[in-house]
Amino acid sequence: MLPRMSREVSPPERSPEPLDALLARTFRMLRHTWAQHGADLGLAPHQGRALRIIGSEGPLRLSALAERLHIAPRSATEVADALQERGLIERSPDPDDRRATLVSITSAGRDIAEQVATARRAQAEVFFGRLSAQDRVILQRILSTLSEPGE
Amino acid sequence: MLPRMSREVSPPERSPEPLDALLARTFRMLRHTWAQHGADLGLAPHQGRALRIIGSEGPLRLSALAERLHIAPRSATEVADALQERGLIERSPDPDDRRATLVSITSAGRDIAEQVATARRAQAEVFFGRLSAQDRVILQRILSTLSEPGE
DNA sequence: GTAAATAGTGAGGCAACCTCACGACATACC
DNA sequence: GGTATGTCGTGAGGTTGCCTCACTATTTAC
Repeated sequence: MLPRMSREVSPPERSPEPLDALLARTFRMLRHTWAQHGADLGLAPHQGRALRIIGSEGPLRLSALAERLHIAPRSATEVADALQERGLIERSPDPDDRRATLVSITSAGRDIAEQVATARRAQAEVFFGRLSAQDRVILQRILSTLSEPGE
Repeated sequence: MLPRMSREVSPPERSPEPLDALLARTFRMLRHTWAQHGADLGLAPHQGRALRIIGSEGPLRLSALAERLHIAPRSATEVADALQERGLIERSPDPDDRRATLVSITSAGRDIAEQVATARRAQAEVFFGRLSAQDRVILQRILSTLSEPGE
């Protein structure tokens, strides 16, 4: 008997894909490569993000890190624990407030962060390289408009 | 050298945000509204996605659902459990293969899916409404190029 | 007719988040 | 001063969304 379930669901190519779905799909393709870069170096996505923040925004408090990562302070402790265990960041007491702890990047951490950033830039070059230079400028302008905090 | 000196006097030109970061930031803003729509109706993001797939791609096997969601078959069981418990989908035996189970959307499920879709369309209208009609066409073209599976 | 593959799921595990409670410290108020 | 109240990081323990492995029921291949 003929199985009536379709083997392959063909995407409806008649009507154009809505912009929001298209944006989502494009971003997922890009993010997939990011995860790959992180995984190559043994970093979970949020760890990579945390390392980047700590590296670029200097020593900062755990609470500040939590805020930048949009997670609860308690969860920032865990992210820092993982990074510290790998020797990528270090904790030090905040001289201005002895309750607080500052996290800062180590040289090993900066090295890893640099590798991730380099891989990412290279990948972005490939990814957006399919566009003409003019299209890249246009895309930059349009996305800037969209991501503005306007009402 | 120095072929043109037109733009020499400009405000401290901060380096423009890289395209990949900009794309990520834009998408996150959009996704945030999606999560809101889902949460308003008591749906986790992946539940909304599953419901949309089940609703649009007709009754399908759990294994097929897992494939569409990019999760393990075992995990699709859980997603289906949650949706079924809310009465949004239902399981039925596959007449062609008595090992298999088909999941299909209920009328309650379709109702919810419709609400989510409507809210999402409205939100997309607002979100992309800040662009001119021409820019929207251009964005559509550029994103289509980027998300093409081409190498 | 038996062997191997496949569909869904119970059992159990893991990772990344959460809330709540606590000790150490800072700040405000009298 | 002293005391009340707030804040910082974290231990304890829970939730969620995913995973692998093992198992039964069934289909498919030889």
